[in-house]
Amino acid sequence: MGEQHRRPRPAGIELAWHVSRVRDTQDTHRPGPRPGLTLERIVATAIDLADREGLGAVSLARVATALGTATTSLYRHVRSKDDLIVVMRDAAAAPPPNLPDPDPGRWQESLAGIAGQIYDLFRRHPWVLQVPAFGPPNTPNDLLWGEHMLKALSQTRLSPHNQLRAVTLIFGYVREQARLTLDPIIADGGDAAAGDYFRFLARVMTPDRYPMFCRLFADQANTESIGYSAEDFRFGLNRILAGLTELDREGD
Amino acid sequence: MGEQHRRPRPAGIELAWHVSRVRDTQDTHRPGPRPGLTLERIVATAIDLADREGLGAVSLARVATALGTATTSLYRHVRSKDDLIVVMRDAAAAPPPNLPDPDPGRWQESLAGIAGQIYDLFRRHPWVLQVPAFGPPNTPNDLLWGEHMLKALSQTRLSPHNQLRAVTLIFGYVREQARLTLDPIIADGGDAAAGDYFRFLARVMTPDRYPMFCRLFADQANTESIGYSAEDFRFGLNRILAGLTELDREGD
DNA sequence: CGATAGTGGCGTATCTCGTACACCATAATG
DNA sequence: CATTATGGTGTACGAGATACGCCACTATCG
Repeated sequence: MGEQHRRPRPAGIELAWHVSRVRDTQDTHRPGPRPGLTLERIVATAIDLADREGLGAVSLARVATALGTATTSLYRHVRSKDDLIVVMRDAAAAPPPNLPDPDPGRWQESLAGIAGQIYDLFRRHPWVLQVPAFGPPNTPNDLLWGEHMLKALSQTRLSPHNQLRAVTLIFGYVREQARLTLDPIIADGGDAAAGDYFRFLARVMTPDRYPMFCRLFADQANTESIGYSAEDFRFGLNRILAGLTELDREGD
Repeated sequence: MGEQHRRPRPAGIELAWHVSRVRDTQDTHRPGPRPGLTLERIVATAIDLADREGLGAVSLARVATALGTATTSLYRHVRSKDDLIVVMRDAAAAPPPNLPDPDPGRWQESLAGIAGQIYDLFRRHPWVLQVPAFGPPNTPNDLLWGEHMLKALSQTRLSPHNQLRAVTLIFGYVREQARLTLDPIIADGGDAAAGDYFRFLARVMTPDRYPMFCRLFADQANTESIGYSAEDFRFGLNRILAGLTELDREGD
């Protein structure tokens, strides 16, 4: 089971990079029967399952059933379930084929646009946020997004090191915002959840321990959800971009 | 198993808030044998296990063994494993008993200090980052940190709504930074992992698809890891604080 | 003081999963 | 045609979550 612990090397990363494919899908066929299964079919089926029922629904048994094959057949194409998850995650992060190059001189807008597109990916594949993953982005498509952000940032006066830092900063912001927002989608799709959330909190948060929160809640219609609107998304992003702009002015 | 999907209400939240305790630990004992197990003992044991071997090592069986009881005994105190995880997560987020009130007039420093303390919690309990959780902070201790940040932010001219947004922004930043950083600790503790990471990437990232990255990697000793130092932590935090300061000047 | 009833711990059983292994059919190469 | 690597499959095992029913214990009430 998804044990992310004490692995010698990020599992499945090589597979995602097509470095150590169990069996490379080439036109020249070596001896043996023609493969009916392909890594691509497996991944597509698994992603479809995850999209509709969440990561918890992705078991090798269910994927195999959906493919009409035996469970253990999958192991001919994937070393372990964790491997599969890594490849799924990367596939779900695929950027649209024709990403326009960032608009020169308007790097903030470019970054904001990229951030929005990444967010949309998370919305389409919320289960990606359920994958316990650590460390910086390390799969091809994730890094393609990073590449794009670097293109925009190259128009600033930030140092290379700071450009890298800015990339991870924005990446992380989008991910966190998605984690915050995609709860209702995951749960049962509806803003009802947000309302419930505040109703529940208002009931259990007592003024003696949470004076600031209680004041906020009572003050006005702050009981509206937080983080669930486009303006909320813009707020944090704009703070970050403003901070980066300040650094750009100083030239570092 | 950790199915975070399609629950009617965040599992175990009530337990963390002591709202619907399976059995409330009161001094007045109702009929029945004296409880040898308590929720506190269970949670402490489970956290200890998770601290040492990661979230994947936390099974009801192992927790029970560590407690010297039968597996199913735990169900008298916890409705499900997911419930237990929620309570564990909250317990691991407990702030130190005597959090000093934020220094008036220096809200940026106060926020930075709080961010650092939250980060330390993640460092002590990296498994918290392995818990698939969505939505805004919703357990007592998480919100206690929020309360503290609100205290600092009340010294700004930000609108209440924006103060809430700022809290989630900082919270998310720390979490993401921890997710980024705590990889080596999770893996096998050592900066070796970071070096491996860049070595691997430098090998698979070709200049045709990743020109910016390749230029950065070749340029200088940028091959140093990213995100793993105190300065890296400070970078993103300072960008966010700068962005908030700008908003404070404008008074919104 | 003894009956009652709610309660906590436990043994057993079931269902789902990830995965190792051995078997067999297949097809490209010599 | 023989060889041999290869892909799909059936079986098996161990771990894990958890429902269920039993029993022993104790606070209260008659």
